[in-house]
Amino acid sequence: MTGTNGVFMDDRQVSKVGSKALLKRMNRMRVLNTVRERAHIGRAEVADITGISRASVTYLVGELVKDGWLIEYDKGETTQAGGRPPILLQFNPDAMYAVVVMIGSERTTVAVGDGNAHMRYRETQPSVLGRSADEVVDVVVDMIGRALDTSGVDRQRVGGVAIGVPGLVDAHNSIVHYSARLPVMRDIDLGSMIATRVGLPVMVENETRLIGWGELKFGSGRGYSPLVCVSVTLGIGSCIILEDRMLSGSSYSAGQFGHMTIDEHGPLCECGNRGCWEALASSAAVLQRARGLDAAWAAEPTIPAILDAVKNGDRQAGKLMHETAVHLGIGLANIINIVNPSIIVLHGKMFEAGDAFLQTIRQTVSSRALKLPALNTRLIVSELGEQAGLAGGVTLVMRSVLESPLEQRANPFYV
Amino acid sequence: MTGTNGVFMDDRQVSKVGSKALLKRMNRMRVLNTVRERAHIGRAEVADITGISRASVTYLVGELVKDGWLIEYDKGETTQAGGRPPILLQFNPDAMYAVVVMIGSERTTVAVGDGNAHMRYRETQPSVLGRSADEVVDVVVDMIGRALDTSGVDRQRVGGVAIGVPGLVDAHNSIVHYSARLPVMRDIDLGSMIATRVGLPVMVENETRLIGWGELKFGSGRGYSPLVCVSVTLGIGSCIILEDRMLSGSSYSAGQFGHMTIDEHGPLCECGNRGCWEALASSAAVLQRARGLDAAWAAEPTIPAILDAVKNGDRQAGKLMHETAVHLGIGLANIINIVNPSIIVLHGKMFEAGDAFLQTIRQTVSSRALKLPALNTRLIVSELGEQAGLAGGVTLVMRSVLESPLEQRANPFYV
DNA sequence: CGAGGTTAAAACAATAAGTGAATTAACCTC
DNA sequence: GAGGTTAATTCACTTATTGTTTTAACCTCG
Repeated sequence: MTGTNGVFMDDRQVSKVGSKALLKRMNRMRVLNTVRERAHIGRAEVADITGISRASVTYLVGELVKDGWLIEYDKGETTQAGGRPPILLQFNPDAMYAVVVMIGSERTTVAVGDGNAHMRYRETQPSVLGRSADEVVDVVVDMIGRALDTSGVDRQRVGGVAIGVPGLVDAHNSIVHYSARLPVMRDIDLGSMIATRVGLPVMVENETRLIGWGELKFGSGRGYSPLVCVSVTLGIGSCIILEDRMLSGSSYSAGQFGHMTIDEHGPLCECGNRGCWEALASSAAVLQRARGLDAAWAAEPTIPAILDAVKNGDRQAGKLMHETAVHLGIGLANIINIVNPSIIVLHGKMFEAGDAFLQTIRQTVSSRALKLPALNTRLIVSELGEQAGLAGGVTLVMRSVLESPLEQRANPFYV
Repeated sequence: MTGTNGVFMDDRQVSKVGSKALLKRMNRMRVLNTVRERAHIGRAEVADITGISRASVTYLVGELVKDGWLIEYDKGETTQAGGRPPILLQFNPDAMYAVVVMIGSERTTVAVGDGNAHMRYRETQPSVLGRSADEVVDVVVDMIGRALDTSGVDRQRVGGVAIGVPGLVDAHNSIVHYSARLPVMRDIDLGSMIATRVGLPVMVENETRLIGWGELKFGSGRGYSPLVCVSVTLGIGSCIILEDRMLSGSSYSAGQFGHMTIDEHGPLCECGNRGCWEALASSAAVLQRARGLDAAWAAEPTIPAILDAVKNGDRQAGKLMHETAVHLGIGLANIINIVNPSIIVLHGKMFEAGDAFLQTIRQTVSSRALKLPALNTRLIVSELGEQAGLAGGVTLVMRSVLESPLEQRANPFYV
């Protein structure tokens, strides 16, 4: 369509011809993001940080204030040796709201969040597993409607809907191509199906990628690049974000380390291959192996039950989790060697297994990864937890509103 | 220095503030590259392809012609139903020359190439292995001097020197941080050392990354993105290029798949880890294993000797190469799963082992990689061979000349 | 308390890149 | 050679950025 393959989520911008509109969008975003990241900041400092001239910053900030994205929240606090105090700027979280839907294999969640990813509303329903695609759409549309009606936010200010789905998603066209967990989602144009019924722009993205966005913009990965986010649940999902761009690949599966072989002779994986990371270190793998053990918690094992057993000093459980930590470490070492990220954010219940578990992971990483990249990679556990995906949805919606061509968008805020 | 980590080789551009100069550089490059890629093209078609207006294209092409980058090589050949024929444009390979140096562990090569990466001069010397850093600089400076003197190209038209080194290179600052093959190269500011003595801009880059650039711009990978280039020699080098940007990582080691674990219980690697791809599938690994065999060619094995043995039906050699192909395939499958590239270019003598060898690789890949990304990935053997690195050097020099701010550069061509 | 200093923000005029519309150039066919 | 067609150029216009100047708002010190 555009000629070059869509590799980044936002390659429209980069590969588009350089027009004055593009220039302005770039600088506008730059100013807005600078204020968002370092709040309590005046125009002059924004100019210094961004490198944009003071005159342009004044102009752009003026527009952003007029449109409601920024607020001049305080006049005060002079700097240094006297001089006029800056007019302090702040991102206005109420400029825009986003509806975020997470269609998981364990539950369905809909939330409404403001620009700071604070959720004003939330509803959780059982998983849609087993339903048809149309039924899934019905459920989601229903939940979105209820969210819009009862959350109390001004519908005019809702910038759009972001939907997270486990599986292969063409985020450009909002199409779900394939999902191992939700098999009915096969080449489904989820975006259009929902957009026509809720009357809002709809974006669809892979679940783990939403989590990655959340961690990058609101979580412990704030500002790092390249960022790798690894989410361990039944499978292992992951993504790579580079300078605010999601690495997408030629068919939407870049950054997925789950099916990386780390043991060529290892156990068979769902995908047909042997020794995938996911077959050795996911929750599913742990549960699978637990079932083969002889213990009370092993009859119908759950991750929390196993973690409990570890806490109570159960030898078998301890060994199981130790081995899992080693396998996680091997995969993480690979990520470090291959991607050389500045941060890896670890996501999922399993990382609440305690210090010993993390210790084993870290030891494995530092013994198996190359020294230099290992030293340069922060390995941290998500603080956002379940919130990450929702926050990521807010990010997507906000970007889409901000980056859509100015002309095309009747400015909905403070007109 | 720039605030954000240098992730792409050319992030100056992307992260820099949007100025009119940037805009012009972008469009200029776009026009130039369009003409380079689809030669025999008129201004109107360039405008259609790039999306830039006809007026701007006229202006930009005019400037590029004036500066000597493009030539109006023919007036003829009208299109369709009459009408003025376009003035056909062509990239002018003589607009700029580049000196390219490859400091390998087996030899040192210096070449002078034109804008089409045709080499006008070449000299090869034995490897600098064992020499001190200063001696290496002496050798290189000497060779560059001879190249400039005897190649016959106008020194005014030499845009710079590109140097390829096996190892960890900070291409931004032209510093070689570490090299397993040339251990004296440790935190050496090779760029400055050579630049001051030859009086030309000098760029330093990792050997495999130069090969990748060559394949992308002049080889079989032309225009593909994302492109992965894998070079199998004693070790395994590799790189990832995305939309004309080299993936660099937070400490210059992104895209290196050599030390990716594919067998956690595998043999010990030089790096201290177990089962690295490089420890299982590189030439060194093959030679190592060959030495353990009982055959005439196994006493002092070389890759050509082993390949010969295979051709002559030697069972042991056949098995050895088959297993190597499988290991190569496993690593390539990982690359496909992780990066989801649209092409992987295979580089190195080993890929001349014949159809059976490649067949085994392909079979392994298609049985072990995920179906969709595997279908979307072309797996091809380099046509450029030894030339690739040299061509890549030309690319780097040309980019640096074209992308340097217009004001700063006294235009050396056709003034 | 007011003059002089300092910094921030706004206003203004200048610059320059991209673009649409109009014009000119170069070819075709009938 | 008239009318049609497409390419390239020219020109007037728009607009984003910028350097400079001006105004605003604070400080300190005598």
